[in-house]
Amino acid sequence: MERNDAEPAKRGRGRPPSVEVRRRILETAAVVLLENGVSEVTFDKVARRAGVSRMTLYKWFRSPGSLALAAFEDTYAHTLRPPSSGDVWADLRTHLREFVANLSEPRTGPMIAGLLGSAQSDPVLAEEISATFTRPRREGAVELLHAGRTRGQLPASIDVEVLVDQLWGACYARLLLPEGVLDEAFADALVANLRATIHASAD
Amino acid sequence: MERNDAEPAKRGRGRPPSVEVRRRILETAAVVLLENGVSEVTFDKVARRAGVSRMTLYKWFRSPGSLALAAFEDTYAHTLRPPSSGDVWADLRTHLREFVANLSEPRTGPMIAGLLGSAQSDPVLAEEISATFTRPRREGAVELLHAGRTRGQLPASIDVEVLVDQLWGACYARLLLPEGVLDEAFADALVANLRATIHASAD
Amino acid sequence: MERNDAEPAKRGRGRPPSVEVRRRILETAAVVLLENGVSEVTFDKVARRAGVSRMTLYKWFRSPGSLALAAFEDTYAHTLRPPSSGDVWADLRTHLREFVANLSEPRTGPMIAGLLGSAQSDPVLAEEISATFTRPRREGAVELLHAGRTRGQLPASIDVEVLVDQLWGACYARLLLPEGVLDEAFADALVANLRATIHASAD
Amino acid sequence: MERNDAEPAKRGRGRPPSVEVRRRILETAAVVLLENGVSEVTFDKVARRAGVSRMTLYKWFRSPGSLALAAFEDTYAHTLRPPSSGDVWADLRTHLREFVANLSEPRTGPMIAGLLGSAQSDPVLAEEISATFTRPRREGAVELLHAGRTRGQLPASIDVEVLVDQLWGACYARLLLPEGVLDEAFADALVANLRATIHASAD
DNA sequence: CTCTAAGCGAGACGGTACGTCAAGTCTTACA
DNA sequence: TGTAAGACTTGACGTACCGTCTCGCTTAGAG
Repeated sequence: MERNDAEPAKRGRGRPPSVEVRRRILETAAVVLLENGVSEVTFDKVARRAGVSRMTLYKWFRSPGSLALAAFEDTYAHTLRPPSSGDVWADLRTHLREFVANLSEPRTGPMIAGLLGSAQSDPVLAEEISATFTRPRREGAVELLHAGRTRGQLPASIDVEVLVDQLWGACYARLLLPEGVLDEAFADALVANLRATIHASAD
Repeated sequence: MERNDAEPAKRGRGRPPSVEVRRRILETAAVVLLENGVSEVTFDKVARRAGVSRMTLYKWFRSPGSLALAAFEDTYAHTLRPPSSGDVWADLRTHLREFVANLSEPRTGPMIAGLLGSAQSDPVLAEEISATFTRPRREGAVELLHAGRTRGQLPASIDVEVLVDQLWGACYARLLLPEGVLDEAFADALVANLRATIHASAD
Repeated sequence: MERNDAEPAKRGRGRPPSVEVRRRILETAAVVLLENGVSEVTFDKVARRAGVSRMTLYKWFRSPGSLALAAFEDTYAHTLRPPSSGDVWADLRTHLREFVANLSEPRTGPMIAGLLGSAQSDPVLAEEISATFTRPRREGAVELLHAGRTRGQLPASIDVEVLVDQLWGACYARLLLPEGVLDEAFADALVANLRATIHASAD
Repeated sequence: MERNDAEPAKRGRGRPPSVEVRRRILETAAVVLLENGVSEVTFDKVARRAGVSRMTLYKWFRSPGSLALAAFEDTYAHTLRPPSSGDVWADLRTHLREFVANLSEPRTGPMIAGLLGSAQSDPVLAEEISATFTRPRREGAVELLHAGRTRGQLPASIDVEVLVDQLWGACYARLLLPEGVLDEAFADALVANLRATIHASAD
């Protein structure tokens, strides 16, 4: 998100960036994000409310969306990566429940939806979100499913990459599309549906 | 999308809206939409390029997003609702392919993504999109799957509403999330995955 | 003010103008004039509040200012032309007091000021105001002073036309310029000043 | 007129206002003022013709009227405060002639009339005009007449404040009311009338 | 008793201006 | 050199009027 990721402060010359300033910026942005949503996280507003110069924001953040993302990460993102038990069904349930809990939480849900919405017209933001959120998530999911397949709990012929979209992607769809509710029951139903098909002909 | 949906023109009173003007508006908006994406479909720009008063736009369209949606519908939306054969697998394949074709078409894909993106910060737009797009689609899908289940091709215990998100929703996810490709192969893979699980235990 | 002053209704053809409509227009305009001042008497507002088509207003009134003037005349203008006693000093005092009372009345004063203000950028309105207000007033004043001069109460060498501006005009100045109060005391002071000079050298 | 009158620029912080921009604004406004009158001095028009952002105008000027006033001051206002000789009659004549010359000049006359007209519906503008124009004028006039009275040229009982309106105010009346001509002859006539009354009974 | 011109309500449309908000860029001074 | 403060541009939004232009209904006197 931030711009200076690579620059290592270039030999202590000049006035050093103020941590205090950065903190105030992110805190303010987080508040605005919470109160009014992504679309209200503007450089203008945050600068004014944080008592900070707009120039400073331009220096550290590429765009308002990027700022919002940084604030979100800084304040609301908590990825409590649940442990894997060895049983795909149990793991799936746990992971999806935790995932859905995040997406459907009244505070963070709309934020994530908003961020993904903004990303539709800002490829860079999309990439930033992908790097910090969706990609890691997907990798974890792939790993989980892969293990399940290896262990024989999932059919060998299954396409794991696609299955990820059929589980986690389905949740994103419920989050981003107007109709349909996203709750833990949905997470359970996803798993149930998968099991239902697998055990169907077994009966 | 348009504002006057409900009013039945109240018995010929007043000067009738100019079809010519309306046409120019939608055409221009469609062009802008194609060239620059949803976020560039602004009242200002469309009015200027269509040689139409901005006021007229405000009269007929609630917001730029709404205008973009109307233009999209008017010009790019073609729902060729494929026929149902009686075989779920064939039907699923056909429907999903047609669906994916729409979403992944280089012209319409980004438009839909952009519209859904805007809808994240405009509930009314979300509802409009739902009414004209996603809801009908979902209803068709539900129907299709329901038939399949009734016919016994899908396990009786399956949750159809959820399965829709696991198939069509997965496509939306691929469309809206940064990583992952959306093509007809993906559509096929979705169906294949489903079949794989169902036939898995049969072996 | 009204447009059709000259046209003699062209041989009774067609539907006659509705008195009811005209009444509603003028009443509404008068209310707006009272509540918000001349600058708020707009065709739009009056038409809406009177439940009348804007077209009708355009038909009968040349401009919003003109409408305001008509409403003012219709509702607030009362010229109680005081009688002449034969003594200039008494008459002057009476006339000026009555005049000032009109101009300084909290309701009508600002209206007149506003109308004269609008007239600065609308010559036609200026002429309309002149015809119905200022010119008659001036003529009465000239007559009064003329009589006084003939009777020998005012020096023969005095320029009556100019003196009118020094008395009535002074009141207009107080009305239209930011500084200076306009009240009956001012009217008296005007007369007193005039007498003071005349009797000065007599001492 | 300008907004920042009071703020003492707060010790060199921030980018200083561009003199060039300010010059272009006032020049353009002055031209529009000359060509089309006060009512055409609009933020839109001036911004466009000056090649300046409308925002900048909003920053420095409270209202179009205020801008017009500033332009007027900047370009057309020349107060050549004539010297006082010691003789009221001579001074009065000189001052009033100079005053009338200003008001009746084909360029500035209508401007002043227009400004005073706008002020009728804009109290703040009224105050601004008062501060820069009418009040100073009035003070000079009062002083002049006061001196005359002290010197015995005017009757001791005269109300100087009122007399100002009978002389200068009369000129304003001629300027602002439709009927009546305003020229130097009028100025002379004002003085003549005053002298006529004073010397009337002396004969 | 119809014809017809005008009055009228309703509303579309173009145009101009206002006032606001935000994104960006640039410039100056200070720590 | 980072930061604060602010000027300026650009462009969009939304509102308010103005003035003009259809429509179609209504009304009353002329034929």
